[in-house]
Amino acid sequence: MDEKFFEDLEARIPTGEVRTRFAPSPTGYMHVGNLRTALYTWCIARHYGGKFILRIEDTDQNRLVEGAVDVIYHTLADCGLDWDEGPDKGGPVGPYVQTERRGLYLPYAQRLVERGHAYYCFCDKADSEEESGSFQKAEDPCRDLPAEEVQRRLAAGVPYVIRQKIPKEGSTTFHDEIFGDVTAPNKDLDDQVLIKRDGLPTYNFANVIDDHLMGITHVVRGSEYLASAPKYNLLYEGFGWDVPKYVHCSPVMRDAHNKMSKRHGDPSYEDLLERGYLRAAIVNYVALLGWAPGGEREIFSVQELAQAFDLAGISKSQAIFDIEKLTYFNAEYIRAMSPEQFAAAAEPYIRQAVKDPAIDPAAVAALLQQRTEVLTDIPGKLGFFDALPDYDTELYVHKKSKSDKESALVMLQAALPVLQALPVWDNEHIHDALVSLAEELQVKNAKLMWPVRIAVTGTAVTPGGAVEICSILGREETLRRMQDGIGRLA
RNA sequence: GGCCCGUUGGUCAAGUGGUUAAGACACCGCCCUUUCACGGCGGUAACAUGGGUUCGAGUCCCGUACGGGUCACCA
Repeated sequence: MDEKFFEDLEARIPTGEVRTRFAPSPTGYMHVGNLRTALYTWCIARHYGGKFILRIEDTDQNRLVEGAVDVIYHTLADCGLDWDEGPDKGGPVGPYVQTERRGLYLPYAQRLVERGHAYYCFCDKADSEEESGSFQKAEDPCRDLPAEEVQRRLAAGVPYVIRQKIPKEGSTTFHDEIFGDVTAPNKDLDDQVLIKRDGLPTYNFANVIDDHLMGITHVVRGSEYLASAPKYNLLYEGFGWDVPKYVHCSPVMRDAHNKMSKRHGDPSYEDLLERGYLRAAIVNYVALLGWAPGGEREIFSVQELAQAFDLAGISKSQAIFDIEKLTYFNAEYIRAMSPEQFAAAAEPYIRQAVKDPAIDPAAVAALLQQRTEVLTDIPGKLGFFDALPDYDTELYVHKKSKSDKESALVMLQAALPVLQALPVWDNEHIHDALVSLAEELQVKNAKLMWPVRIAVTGTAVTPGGAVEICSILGREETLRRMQDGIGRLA
């Protein structure tokens, strides 16, 4: 490969701006941890007015999942993490899918061989598989093969991989923005494979090449790569390239011992949406799992996160995903919605439980907004709208309201004609009429309201009070249910 | 097992040698109240551990324990 090949490529590398990349492998869904990495990566780019790049790492041909790239696109777009360059929109250093860049890696690996930082390895795959499992680092017989022998085998078409040639002496220090300097003795670093037998690069190699050629300034990734990071430095050194800033993030855990995982039944981003969580709440919560803005504020939109983002706030230790706190964030976001927004979001869930077309979902939504943590909770709260449950009259007994079955009967009998005679059927009129009645009867409001609500809903815990529910149910249904209550008590 | 990394209440976390060791979630209590929520007020609860260094250590150093990562032709 001549010099010009490399010169042409490297001449296209953008400079003078912060460039970050999210580089997922397409596995079919977005874990919470992945989402968080994407978010931090995006935040850095946006915080510094740089570019956020999407790159698909599909060099493992055995693990490709149909449609997985679309999941990535949708999730990022959904969360407001817009990308400037990527497989779908190109960019100055494309393509942005590694298998489409396959022609680039081998020449670079060969260049490394020429410079003495890598070597051809002809060992049989089976041999290396035998070794794995043992912790012994085996000496590779190909490492010091004479050049003529290498040429002979290549010419003969012997299958090979290209391995990095790690110096046997000395140590390598690597700098991470979160963890600081990490030094590893070279003898502990293994001669990792750069180019696989199928000609495709390994993750370890493709990353270095692509991050360089794409002008990436900040590499954000999971801390599982921290231990091998010194090897990347050696690669950069071998090429004579500047090392980007590294930001390794500790994993999101399900408990003290295990990472979040589908296998353990932990929810992915999609699962959380299905469970009724709002995207903005998920993003906000996930951002704070492992990153702290410093002040006491916790609620941030994505844009605000980008503005506030600071590498110094990223935690070194792993964080446990707490669905209860996510739920709190979700409730906060729900309460912050306008009534119209909430009604729109809640309507499908309301309609799951309330089939009666006479019931106004927006009115029901108004009752629910302050009482809903997760949208999927909604249907369970509305059972009594379509049909009065067959309830026990013991429900009329309520100490705090000074209600018992005898007084309840009296109250219902008194309220019935009042409601029947109301000129206008709305919250205000129902409320005023009942309050006046209570005053007239010289009882506390509660003593009247409690039996009305029980009669009308057959349920002790309801969204909203008696007045609101009567109003939504309509006069006819309200009176019918009160009659029913009187019947049960009489 | 070697190497690397981490460790502040149950959880997320602030804290960068001198604090009564923030705040949030969860939990408990009180208030508000026609239930439940919301809201308000208050409460329980933490620096893994042992040695140093220092006038003084959650903050610095070393050991130990515990936890995580890594040691693939997976990413």
